[in-house]
Amino acid sequence: MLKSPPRPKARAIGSDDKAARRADILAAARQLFLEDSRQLPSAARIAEAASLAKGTVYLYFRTKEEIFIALLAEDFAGLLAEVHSGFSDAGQPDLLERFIQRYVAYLQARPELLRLDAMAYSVLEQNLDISQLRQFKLNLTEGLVNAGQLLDTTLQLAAGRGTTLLIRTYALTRGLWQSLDYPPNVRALLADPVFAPIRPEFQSELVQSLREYWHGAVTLQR
Amino acid sequence: MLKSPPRPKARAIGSDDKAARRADILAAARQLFLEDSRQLPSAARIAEAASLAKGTVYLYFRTKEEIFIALLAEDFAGLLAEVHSGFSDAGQPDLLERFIQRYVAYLQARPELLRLDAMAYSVLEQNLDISQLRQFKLNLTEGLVNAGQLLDTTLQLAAGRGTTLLIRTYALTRGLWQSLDYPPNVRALLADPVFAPIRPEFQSELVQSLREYWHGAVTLQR
Amino acid sequence: MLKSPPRPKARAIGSDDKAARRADILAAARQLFLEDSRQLPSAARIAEAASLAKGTVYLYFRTKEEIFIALLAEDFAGLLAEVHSGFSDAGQPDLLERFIQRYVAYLQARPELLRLDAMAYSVLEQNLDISQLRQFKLNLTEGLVNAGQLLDTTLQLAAGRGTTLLIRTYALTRGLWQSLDYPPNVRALLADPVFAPIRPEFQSELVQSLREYWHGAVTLQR
Amino acid sequence: MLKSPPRPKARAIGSDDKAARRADILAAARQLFLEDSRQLPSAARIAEAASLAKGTVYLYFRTKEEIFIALLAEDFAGLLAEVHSGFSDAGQPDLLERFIQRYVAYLQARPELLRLDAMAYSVLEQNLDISQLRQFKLNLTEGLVNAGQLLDTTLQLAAGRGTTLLIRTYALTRGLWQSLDYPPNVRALLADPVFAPIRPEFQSELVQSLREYWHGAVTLQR
DNA sequence: TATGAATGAGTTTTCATTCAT
DNA sequence: AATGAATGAAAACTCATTCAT
Repeated sequence: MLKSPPRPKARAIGSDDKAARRADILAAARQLFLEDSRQLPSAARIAEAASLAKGTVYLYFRTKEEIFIALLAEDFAGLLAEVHSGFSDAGQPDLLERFIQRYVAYLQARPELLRLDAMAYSVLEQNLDISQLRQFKLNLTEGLVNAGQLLDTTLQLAAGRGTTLLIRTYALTRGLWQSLDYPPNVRALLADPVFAPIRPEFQSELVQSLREYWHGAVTLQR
Repeated sequence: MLKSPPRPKARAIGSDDKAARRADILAAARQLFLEDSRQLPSAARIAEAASLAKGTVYLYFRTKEEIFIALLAEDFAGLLAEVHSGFSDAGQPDLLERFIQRYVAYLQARPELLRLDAMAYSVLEQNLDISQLRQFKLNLTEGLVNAGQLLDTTLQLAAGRGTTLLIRTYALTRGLWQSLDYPPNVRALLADPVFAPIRPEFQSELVQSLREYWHGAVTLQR
Repeated sequence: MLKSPPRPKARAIGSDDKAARRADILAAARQLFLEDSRQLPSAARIAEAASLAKGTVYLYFRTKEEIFIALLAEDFAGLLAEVHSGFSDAGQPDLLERFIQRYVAYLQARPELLRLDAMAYSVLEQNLDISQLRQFKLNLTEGLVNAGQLLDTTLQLAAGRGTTLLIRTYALTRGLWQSLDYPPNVRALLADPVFAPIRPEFQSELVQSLREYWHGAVTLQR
Repeated sequence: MLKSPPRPKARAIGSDDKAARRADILAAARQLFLEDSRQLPSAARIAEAASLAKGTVYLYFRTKEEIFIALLAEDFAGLLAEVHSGFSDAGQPDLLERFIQRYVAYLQARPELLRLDAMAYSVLEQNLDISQLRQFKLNLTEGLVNAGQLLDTTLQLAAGRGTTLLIRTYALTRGLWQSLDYPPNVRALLADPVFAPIRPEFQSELVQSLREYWHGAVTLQR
């Protein structure tokens, strides 16, 4: 149904304004996704949540997918930053264990990260401009390689090994998440003790898995 | 020009016939998904591929999602059977390594398994009857526990440990797949050497990761 | 979904058997309609309720509409019979008032009659064989004329006047019903005192309206 | 051959334009219904008839039913206005007879009114938002009460009596319509003299019935 | 820049009816 | 006569995106 026209938003002229508006849109999209993470919010809802008209959203993002890939890029960047800072204070004992703890805590605090990632596989690459995809992958690769090199140094790994370990770490994370995260209705269903074996808690499961994996990886390394 | 009226498919009367027709529909759906695994085929296309009328498909499956969950159930059952047979000839040396090889080979031969699984997370649980979902999860749990117990016995693990290891194994698998499987257009994009770090081959990466994980898991076990 | 096959119903061979089976179907349809009178039940549900296969229903009725027109014919016949018996004991005082009371009581006891009739207008004549429609109208006319003649005699009306009065009586009835019968959700809505004017009770409203109408009709008659 | 891309309809920007477009859609729906009044036209056909895209129709109406209830609201408002103006020039002799004549003429000129109303009973309340239904009923009640009060005054009736009489008048009208209005094919069928008793002409039948009813109502009133 | 009206492709599911068995 | 598998037309509605204003 048609709505009565609100007054136009002030125009974003300077590039700061524009960046701010772009950020508004992303924030709105993130918020909406957080509220119902089984479904990517529609462009209309994002616009509404950002108090913008639909058309305006398309001034800042060429497609809906571009919005979510931007969100994902933010998330990955943050995660990699966390990895970075976790390994920066070298010389500490229990470096690995502390890394795991921080990594898991970080994810726990951002429940939408892994959900968005899970949707990304099936949805995001569909309608995305190839050059944007390239840019996304490029950033990702760069961040990964940087963090990997830090690991190489800190943990005295063979060159490139750190990146590999990060990829595998994240793979284990995302896989566990998808295996153990359930929407509320399924969660209710699985309360039955019969399902206990497939219903361990994600966080502790992830911690243990990572310990096992890293232990094996470091051991076999030599 | 008038099309000649298509003649009805022969009727599936006996329960064997019916099972066969059901299998036909599943096969058609699998084939279609294999051809374009970024999108679940529509009910109409499945019917067409199975040379059936649309309505007929709905005689065998109540919803479209039911079709894909059935496919997934088939796949998981097969995978678990593979695990079973891999661990059945106990007393063999290198049991673990041979398990990994067979497991990976099995997956490699069924590229749609992991793709379907990746879509499942976001799509499948949406429009599925709760009791069907329950049945699916029940079968899955049962199969997992059975296989887990075999592992417990064969590898002399603590009770329940086998199931846990299988869940983590599969998590690592699915996570790596989603990190390393790219649609053809992205594949082309990533040919650029810049992307080498995020473009290892899935199969070898999985083998190595599993070796590392299992090594760590078995080591830490004691 | 396909059901497991029950055993075939015993065949109806004699014409008595056949009539009985036909009656079964009608009874099932009536029952179903009674349960939800906003919607004509589907052929499948009628068959199920009559413990017959879908195809069997079509041995007894050529179309779904034929079922409901048969129901309507039954209802009208019953109503006319009531009119008949109401006017048969002539010489009684208050003949008209007693007719009205019986007529209204009869309808009250058969809530599906007027509902079915209301759907009939929009649905029934659509897909009905012309000859069947003719037969239906013929029976209706005959019953109406018969009852009308009884009225003519009993009330000393001009020839044909009784039929006219019956038609108008039924028109008023059906019109009031449609104006005052509400489905439960609307009923709830109309509980608000604002709606009091459009929410009188059907039965008393009908009684009063008929009294007024007949009074006027008899008066103007002279 | 490729169809030339149809150009979008001019945009309705001002609220006048929007009201006009809404009216266009209603007019298209009315026209379509007039052409075949046994069936509510589909949303697609309405859009086509209004030279709009399907989606556009849904910008102006949330559901298909909303369109038809709007039509009905228009019709009722018009009818009530007619009643109003018919009773406004009080002091005239034969006020009642002139009311009846105008009322019947008005209906005669709008054959779709009673047809739409007949469908309304079975279809319209189904998929209609409860608040919209409420609004519709509210308007109806208000109009009815207003006109009823005018009757009370003009004809010196007890308070509220006018509304009651209007409801009954309309009930008689709608009931007679449904008893005497036939689609063309049935009309042909009923040409046979056998059917003469059930085939009086709607208009004259309505006039007579209303005279009788009002005569009785006014008489019994005292 | 911002707006939001217009577009139309796309999909699931129901159900009356037929007819081979 | 009875069955029920097979058919396929039909229809409402959503939503990403465009582009005139």
